[in-house]
Amino acid sequence: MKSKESNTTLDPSTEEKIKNAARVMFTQKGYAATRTRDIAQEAGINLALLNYYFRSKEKLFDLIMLESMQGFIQSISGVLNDEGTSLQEKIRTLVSNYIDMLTLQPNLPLFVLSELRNHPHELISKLDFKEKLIRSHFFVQIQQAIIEGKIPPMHPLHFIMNIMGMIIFPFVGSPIIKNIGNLDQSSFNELMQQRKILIPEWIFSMMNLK
Amino acid sequence: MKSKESNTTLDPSTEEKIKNAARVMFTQKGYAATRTRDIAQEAGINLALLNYYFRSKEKLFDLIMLESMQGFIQSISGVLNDEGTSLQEKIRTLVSNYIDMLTLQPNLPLFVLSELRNHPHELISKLDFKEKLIRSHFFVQIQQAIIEGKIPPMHPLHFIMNIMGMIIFPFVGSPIIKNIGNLDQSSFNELMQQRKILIPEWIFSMMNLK
DNA sequence: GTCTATATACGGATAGAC
DNA sequence: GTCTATCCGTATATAGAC
Repeated sequence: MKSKESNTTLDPSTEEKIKNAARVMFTQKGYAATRTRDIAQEAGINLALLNYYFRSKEKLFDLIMLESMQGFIQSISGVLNDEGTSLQEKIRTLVSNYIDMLTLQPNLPLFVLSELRNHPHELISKLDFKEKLIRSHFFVQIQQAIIEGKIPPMHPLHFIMNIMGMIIFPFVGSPIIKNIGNLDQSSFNELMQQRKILIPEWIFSMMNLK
Repeated sequence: MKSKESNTTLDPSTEEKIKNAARVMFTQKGYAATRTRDIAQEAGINLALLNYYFRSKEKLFDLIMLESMQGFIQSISGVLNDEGTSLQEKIRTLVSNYIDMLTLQPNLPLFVLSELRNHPHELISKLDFKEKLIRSHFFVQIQQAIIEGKIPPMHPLHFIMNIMGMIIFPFVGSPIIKNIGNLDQSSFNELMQQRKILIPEWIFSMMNLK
């Protein structure tokens, strides 16, 4: 008899197939516009199975959302809390990892941000992203740099917003960007790769750091 | 008999009431999650009237979307094409106007970007935003500055992405930002006001301009 | 133009056979 | 576990009275 955990790569379990299909559809079209029938078809299974495994569309969605955000938080918290790296190194690593991740999952941020608008409270408080960020070594380093006069004195949120904005926006607005620049997918990705180097430089220059 | 055009301010026509309600609902919850009944209720009229005036939910949506984007493009094209202002002045004005607009309509960008993902082609090509931007005096000034060596040589899109990212992202991600910074609406708006000054400075510093 | 009542379609969820 | 068939609520849209 084959164990439930053995076939992680070769033949995904039905449950995994549904979750993968759901992730694709939800991130592409959002919760309301996604039909459970579409998910079932994409997964190559029957509609009834979806409810058999996950009870309801909403429960399935909540699970996908939770896993997406947990994965994201986990992927950056290591960088943020590495006490052996400078602020500059952290920013470089963060930008690079982030861009690589978004290149693989370009629809993720728009999905998260859209759904967050409609279900604002639950997930944000459940994941407690705020505490994780504020208590991070990264955040402490920013505040310390301000105190020591190495960085212009201003609300640390401005730096967070700038970094996130410069990284995320091109992906969120990719239809517009591609249109303006006459870019196909590969030249768009090339531009994003350039930004791994450029964004940290810009951040440092606006911080008066080097 | 009262003319159709006379009551623009005092008592909006039924058609206007429906459009206003639709704009609010669509931008808040997106196309798929918005119910025509909600729009009718918000407008204080009956559901049947919505179809009487606009035939269908989709036609109403297309109209709202078109008008929103036209309004946006018109509001910035004046600034972009003012031949009497320097690149720096244009950036300052652009940032300031944009932040004021988004403070009044904070849900607009997420709405536009979300719906653009699902109906990518039609509107983008219809509005021809690309041509309007590329042929603008603003764009020419950027390219000229690069040629003259005043700005580091790189794809002009990077500047567009940075400006837009720094302006738009905080609004798109406002639930996260507010949560991280423990901000209520008014302190969030205050931060945005600060950015009217800060963003142009950052842009100039990354351009090596002054 | 505006309403009430209703036709019609669609989507989420379940019953029940295998 | 997986399928087919179906129930049932809800949402869009229309018919028809006023």
